[in-house]
Amino acid sequence: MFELDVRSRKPIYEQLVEKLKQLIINDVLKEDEKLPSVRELAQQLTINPNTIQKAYRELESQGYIYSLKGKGSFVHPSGKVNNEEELKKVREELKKLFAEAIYLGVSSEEIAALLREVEGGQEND
Amino acid sequence: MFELDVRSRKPIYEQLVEKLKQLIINDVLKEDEKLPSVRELAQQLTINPNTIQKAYRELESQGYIYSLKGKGSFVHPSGKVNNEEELKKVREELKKLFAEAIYLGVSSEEIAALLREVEGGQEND
DNA sequence: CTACTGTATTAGGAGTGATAATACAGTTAA
DNA sequence: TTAACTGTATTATCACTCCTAATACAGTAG
Repeated sequence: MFELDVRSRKPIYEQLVEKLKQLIINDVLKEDEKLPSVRELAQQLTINPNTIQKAYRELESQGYIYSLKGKGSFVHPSGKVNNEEELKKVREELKKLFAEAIYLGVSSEEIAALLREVEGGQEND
Repeated sequence: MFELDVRSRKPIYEQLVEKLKQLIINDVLKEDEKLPSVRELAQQLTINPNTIQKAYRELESQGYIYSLKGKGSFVHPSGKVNNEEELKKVREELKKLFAEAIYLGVSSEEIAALLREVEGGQEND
């Protein structure tokens, strides 16, 4: 499915969250698609099931997946997330990153171009 | 100068880096202005000098300040940073955050509006 | 019932964050 | 030169987090 950098300074569960987020956002994992079970993914990646669970719990709290006891974990449909707390965080992050980028010399035109680039590759309902 | 949240899950030195970055970006700390010395700031904030140094080292590696042995640490002039590694990181972060925001339901129009908002409050050379 | 799912808890080892105490090196002013 | 600043480096110690390991419980499906 993907690789993890065990010797990285970043925690494994955070790397997992990021990678799965990318797969969900880029529609590799479709709406309501079943994710690998905690134990199955743990075996595939040769890491502990608890670490997987921690990543899934984080993804659920951020609104990217939902979990049903006894059934599995599934991709949360885009747009129907409605996680006001996460939205607030993302807006704050955007503003902070904009100020940072501009300070470092990235023009607002280039930033807008990056946005259009990402926008093109998305297509949401 | 500012406050830190010791009982936060975020490391103190990272909080320091963020706060100082904000002060520099928002021009509260002017170009080439001298920052408090490692020991002085440590005393003011009641934290260990080594923690301050770690934050300063990080800020220097990111291009926000420069340090001169025996003299002090100073604000690196905006635009003259020229830290290609940091620029690359920031561009990657922007793209990742754009995809994330759009997935969560933030329209690209709103993102562009946030950019203009930040852009207005900056004014760089 | 059996074999899957998610979820929770406890325990232990490894690594990081923060503190403390020094030490060394370069600058500046008396 | 000396004294008092600066940044920088090292070592040791403690607490906390990350990760693993081993269970256990609860809900679902055949």
